[in-house]
Amino acid sequence: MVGFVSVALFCAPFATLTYAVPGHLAGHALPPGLRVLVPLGRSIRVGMILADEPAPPQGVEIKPLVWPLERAPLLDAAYLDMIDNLAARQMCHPGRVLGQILPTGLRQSKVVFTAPEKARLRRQTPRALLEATPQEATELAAQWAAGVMQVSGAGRGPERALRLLVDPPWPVRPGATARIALLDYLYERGQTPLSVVTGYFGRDMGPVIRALGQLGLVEMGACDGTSPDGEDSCLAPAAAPCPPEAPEEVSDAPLTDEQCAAMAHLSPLLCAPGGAVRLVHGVTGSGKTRLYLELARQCLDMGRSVVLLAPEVALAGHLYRAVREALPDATVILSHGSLSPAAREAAFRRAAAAREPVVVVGARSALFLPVAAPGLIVLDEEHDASFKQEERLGYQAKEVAFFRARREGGLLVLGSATPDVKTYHAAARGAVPCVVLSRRAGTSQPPEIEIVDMGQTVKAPSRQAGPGGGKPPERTAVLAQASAAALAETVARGEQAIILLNRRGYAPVLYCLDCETVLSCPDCDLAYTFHKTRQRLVCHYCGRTQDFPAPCAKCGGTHFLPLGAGSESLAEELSGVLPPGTAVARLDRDSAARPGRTEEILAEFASGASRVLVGTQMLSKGHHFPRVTLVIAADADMGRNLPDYRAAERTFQLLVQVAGRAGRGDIPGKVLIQTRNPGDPFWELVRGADYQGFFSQELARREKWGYPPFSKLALVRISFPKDDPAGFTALSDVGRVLREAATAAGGGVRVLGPAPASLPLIGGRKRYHCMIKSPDWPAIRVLFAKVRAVVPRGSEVRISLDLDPVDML
DNA sequence: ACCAGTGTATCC
DNA sequence: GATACACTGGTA
Ligand SMILES: [Zn+2]
Ligand SMILES: [Zn+2]
Repeated sequence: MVGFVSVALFCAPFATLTYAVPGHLAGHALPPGLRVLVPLGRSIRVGMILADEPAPPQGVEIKPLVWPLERAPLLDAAYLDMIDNLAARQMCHPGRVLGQILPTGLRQSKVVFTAPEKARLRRQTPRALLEATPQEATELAAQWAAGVMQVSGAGRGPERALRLLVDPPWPVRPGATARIALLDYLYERGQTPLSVVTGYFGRDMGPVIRALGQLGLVEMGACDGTSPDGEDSCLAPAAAPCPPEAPEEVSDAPLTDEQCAAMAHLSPLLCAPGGAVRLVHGVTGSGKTRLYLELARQCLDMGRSVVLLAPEVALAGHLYRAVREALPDATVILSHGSLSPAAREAAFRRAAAAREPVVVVGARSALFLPVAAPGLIVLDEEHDASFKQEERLGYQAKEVAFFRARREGGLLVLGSATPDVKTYHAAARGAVPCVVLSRRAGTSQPPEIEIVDMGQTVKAPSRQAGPGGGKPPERTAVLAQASAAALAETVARGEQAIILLNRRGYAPVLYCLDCETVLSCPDCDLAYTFHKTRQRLVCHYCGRTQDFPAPCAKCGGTHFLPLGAGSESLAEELSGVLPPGTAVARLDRDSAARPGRTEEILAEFASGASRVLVGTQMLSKGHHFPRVTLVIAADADMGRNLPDYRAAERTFQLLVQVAGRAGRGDIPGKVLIQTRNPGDPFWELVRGADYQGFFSQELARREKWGYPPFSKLALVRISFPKDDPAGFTALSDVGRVLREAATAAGGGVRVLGPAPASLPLIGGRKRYHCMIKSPDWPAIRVLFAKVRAVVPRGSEVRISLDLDPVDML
């Protein structure tokens, strides 16, 4: 043995383990960033070399690694530092991070080596390499070094299926219930793909299947013909139709004065050693994309790569086309979550192997393409929530991008018309200098925004209802009369309209018709949600509850309205407003269930096949419909008052963004914002797209109530099976331990809750959460580390930490 | 004595 | 995640 390396495993147990370099690989470079096959127990796994290990750990047998999977490292030192950083933030092994961000093909140990032998190619399995004699291994190592020994993925091959070889009665003992169940199942269904079998019985069937195979009762073979499920491989989504064109047309026109000034500020920062961050605060239509492309061109000229990120796949596609057009000679790599595994792997490998600077364009995950030392990273629409990955490995792309820019010496550009309040706060403090584009670049006119008073739309519920009464009115209309009239006119003119709604399916927020505010928690300044079954109002931040019905705590009023009510009957309402036969398209979470379906609906609408599109926020994201001249934000009040401290910020961003997109073209657009409280100064700020005004108002509120950026927020999520008696014990333990730890930590760390989650039951599991407010992140990690220890290992209680939660769900 | 089925500790 | 080993409760 000639030394040791530490290897991070890509699958459980994800640990970083020490392996010896075997003699036959002595002369070969095994640098960090190289993938290797290693033995673990009796199996062979893939991992990544993280470092040379000078002193192996004592007391364990150190095994030699089996074989490298590439000749040159896939990842460089800076990338591995980023992995370490992510692992530290998430308090997990680097291997787990790698297991999440590498394309599947690069994490599989099922590979085949081929090496020439007597004028023929001989296949070598990893196991054969493990068991090779030192002499064979040395010969193969020489072939590997010479490049004549190759490695390839095992190929997915046809899916394997299970087939019966015997007829009943089964030659097994009557007590062997699992075996009998499997045999009966196969008898009934005939040949069945393995994935269907494991899907039906669960993962624990593995040993049973193998035992029956050895007994010769079942056979594992290639699928022939169709599966009895009819579940064939035609499920791949059809190629999505071309989405509507990008809103910001990028021309060759000379830069505006403002754009020139911005370039003068930004271009010296490209490839800045030690990194630099700048906010580009540019109103819609001010030509931010143009700026990005100019910067990208200069960065490539300096010999460094560029990463351009958009919040959504469709937007990344627009950006990709713009880059191809503006920089026709550059190598451009598109990467996002909707690519096939093979395409993702190809993009990853291209980025890793690139010798010339490249441009990477994509959504969030494209940030993890291993391009060497990008000199420019752009996050367009930096305020967008989708830059934070929620599930599995949680990360905030903005933070990761910042890390990369600093570590590898690049400029990070955060672009938005309506920046994240936290980003703008950093800009206002001078921590992130800001470049402003305040004028529209083209000739297009901003749309007209009108605030529509909904106050008269609902007949107020009978005033004689005594205290404690407060029944909601029988029927509420979604559209105010003025909106309905505008809609009818628009359609009559042959133009199109969009009606924006909020997401449904949560417990409602109640609006007091007497004082025109929502019922809210006095400790958190957060809307209560009404839980009908418990007849209570609940604050999802601190868990405070209040009986309901009861008079309004602020004004004593007894007339309430659930926000967002009535949208179920919108279709009916529309049919009363629109001429008979007018086509109305719908876009919501359900209709967008299938990948590609969203784009289909949008393309159909863009083609003019339907006149009115009813949908949620996903509409706002950069889709452009030139024939849409009317946008109605139907329940803006609901968005403004959602139980989330960022509700106002999100609503401001959404509405300003929508307004910027309406009716671009020769026809001026109109945006109608419906509210029951037109006197709220917030709406005037939206109407004027007055970001500064909104920012100072919102910042004051955040400071008063101790929300970010004046504190760090984290959510400890706890879930357990709904009839697990250990669940509630664990829940109260978690709350108690968190509180104790917070008191011990001092320094203003506060714990709220536990409170039930907004979706209190998912998949038979009850869900709760505790919120932590802290002056800094480390204190939160310390608390979480303590509380994680109180949940017994192997229990059904699951606990996770969400830093700066975007969605409380 | 033996085995099927299940639970659980370990893997450099 | 895969595997081996230890344990349980049943059959022969
Ligand atoms: Zn009131
Ligand atoms: Zn509260």
